[in-house]
Amino acid sequence: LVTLTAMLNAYAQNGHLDEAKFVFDSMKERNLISWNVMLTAFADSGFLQAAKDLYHCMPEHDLITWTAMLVAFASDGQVEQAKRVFDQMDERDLVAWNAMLCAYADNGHLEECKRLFDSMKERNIVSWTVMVTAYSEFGYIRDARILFDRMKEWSLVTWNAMLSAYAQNGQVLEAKKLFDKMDERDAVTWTALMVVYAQNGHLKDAKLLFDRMEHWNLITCNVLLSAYTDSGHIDSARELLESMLERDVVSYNSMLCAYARHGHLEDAWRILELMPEWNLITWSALFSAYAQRGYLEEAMKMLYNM
RNA sequence: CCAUGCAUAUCGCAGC
Repeated sequence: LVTLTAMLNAYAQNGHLDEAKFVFDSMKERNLISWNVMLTAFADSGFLQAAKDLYHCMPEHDLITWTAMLVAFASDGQVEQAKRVFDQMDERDLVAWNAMLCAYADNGHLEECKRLFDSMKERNIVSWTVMVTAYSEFGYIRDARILFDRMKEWSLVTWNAMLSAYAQNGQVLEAKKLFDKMDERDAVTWTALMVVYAQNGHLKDAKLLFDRMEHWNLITCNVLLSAYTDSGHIDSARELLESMLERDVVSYNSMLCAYARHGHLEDAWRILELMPEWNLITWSALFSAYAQRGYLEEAMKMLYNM
């Protein structure tokens, strides 16, 4: 049972929902954990209704079930529902409180978020980090920093969150200063710094950083890729894309968008045909490129074919 | 010491 559940979870984590479902359905016995894993898998893939259905089929619920549902509602934008789940829970631990904090923060309810945070009798690093992120996402970088400085202990995620706050606000110097103070760094750290360089016209520095980095992954490459496309270095972008070990829809979208913007519509289509999957961004990138160049008919034809 | 729930990085358009 433990092994199967672990497998189920592995599938779920990697986005293989169908396989996860298959494993779940073929399990002869299940415990609360297996049910919870399946519920989370549905929720993470955006199938809120499936998650709700499963919830009602489950023989029992626990704190984890409730929290998972809370998060599912929140990521669907249903804060009210999330709050209802929260209120109806028999017991709440810190994770549940933090999840509710996030629910408010991610859905634009900064006031509620602050109120909840202030009412918490117990807080941990995650609670504080959620608040740092919340403030920064509403543009209150100073307040985010004040909170950051008031913390008694920090995790790498906390540091990264503060760094991203500066990055998202284009505060290159502050970002670099914070980066230099960090004694532990991971791929997120490096990528965040690269973003601030790339988005403020320091392409050279971004590339330099990329070459000096200690951790890379797909996202890192995507950041450099869009640094190239944003600055019009299409050839460098293409070279990078071709040399990448793995690519995802984001990588292709950046490239496609660059081609489309520069009027290389055939190249854009070539990318489109290369892509294993498309999303909304893919189509709107193509569509707006057509529309902005006055090819309304082409654009409309595309809409039909989607 | 790890089978399940909470925080951090990347792509388009429009809005604020």
